[in-house]
Amino acid sequence: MTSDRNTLSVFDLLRAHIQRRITLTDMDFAVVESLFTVRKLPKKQFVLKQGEVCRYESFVVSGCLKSFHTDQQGTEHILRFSVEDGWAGDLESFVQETSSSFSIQAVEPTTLLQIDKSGLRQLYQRAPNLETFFRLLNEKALGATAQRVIQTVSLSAEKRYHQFVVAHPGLVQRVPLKDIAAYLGITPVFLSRLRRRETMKRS
Amino acid sequence: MTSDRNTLSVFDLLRAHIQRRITLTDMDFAVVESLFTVRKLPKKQFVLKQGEVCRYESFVVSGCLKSFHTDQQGTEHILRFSVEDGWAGDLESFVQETSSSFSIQAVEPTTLLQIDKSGLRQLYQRAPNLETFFRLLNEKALGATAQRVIQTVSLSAEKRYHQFVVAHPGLVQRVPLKDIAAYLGITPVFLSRLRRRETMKRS
DNA sequence: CGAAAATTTGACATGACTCAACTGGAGTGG
DNA sequence: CCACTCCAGTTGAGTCATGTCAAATTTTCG
Repeated sequence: MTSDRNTLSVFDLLRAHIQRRITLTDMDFAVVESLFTVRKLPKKQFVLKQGEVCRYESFVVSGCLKSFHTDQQGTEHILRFSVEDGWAGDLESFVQETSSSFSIQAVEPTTLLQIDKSGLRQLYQRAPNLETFFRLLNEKALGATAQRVIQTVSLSAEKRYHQFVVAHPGLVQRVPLKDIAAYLGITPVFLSRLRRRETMKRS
Repeated sequence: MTSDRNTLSVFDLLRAHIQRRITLTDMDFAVVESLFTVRKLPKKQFVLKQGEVCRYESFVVSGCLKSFHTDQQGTEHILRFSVEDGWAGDLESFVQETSSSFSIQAVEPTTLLQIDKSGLRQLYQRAPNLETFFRLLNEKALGATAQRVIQTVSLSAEKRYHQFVVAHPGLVQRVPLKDIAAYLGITPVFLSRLRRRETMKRS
């Protein structure tokens, strides 16, 4: 039906991803396959716009998304990047159907697997394992965000940048400097200087 | 058995707190009462020490706790304050029984209602409603922490302080200046100056 | 190729930290 | 109750981190 067992499918990554946390029968996974939808986005396309209700939780198969808030002065502040094998979505908005204070946008051409609220409800009924999976996911997200708060208040911009580089291998080459600055909470101008000092030191 | 219907109990606040989010039968609540334990702490006592496993989720009936991380230089960084009608605990450590990177300590004499892991398991079995309640709680916490990240990277120390004052009514009078500084990510010296400028302006 | 955006660089301004000295409670032991 | 100590908080002077503005340069993309 879905994909014969020798075909590489866009779902393979998701399956491996879930199985890293819980055990999954073929039946469970058949349910997953039936409820997630593939979506391809060109660079710069929005998955969610600030002020809208978040309708999907999105698993990133390839590419990169940024989740960010735009303040009154029009400045972007990036909460996180989601790359292959990661997730994006505003859980609070998704669950409570309230308007989101974040936008989500493709930084690169990106392939997603998306599930909506009714899909998720069905998933929990037909494959209760998955509820545990998502609980674990949210707990991990909460822990990661807490760490982020601590690092943000405790480290200098330079150290935050180093942390970012090691915590997100390869991402520095993929996303523009201004986006990394928007993640770190510094100006692009200043990040440019930090990088220069860096390369100066190395010689 | 537990408390006759005219007696004010330490559990009343918890009941009201839960019922603000889900509906609760008397039976459900009897289960809650049987699984939470009252604990009273003097000022400065620890509920959790960094490096230990978090054994309890704690509901604050009265008083105030701080959850903080101490870095290599010995500096405290406060993730959050938990006052009456709030929660404290390191969920990730609690669930996965890993060592916590946070300490939790009483800022004032404090009364807590605590539940441990096996208590929580029983709670979910005997009153499945409560699983929904805790899910909502975690989702809210995730949302709040995300907002905190954005504010921390986007606002100046002065604006963060103002935000703090309005977001935590009355707390400024209850917790020492140095703790508020540790929350905001600035030095106590600098916060003292911010306050002075503030009161100067008002005259 | 040409326009627009991203990045770099310089000069200067401001925010926030450090260090050190001083002040004023809050506890503690006599 | 006093004297003492010990923190927390305040204040001043100097320094370092980071921001702002503007111009020059490079990259991206139609």
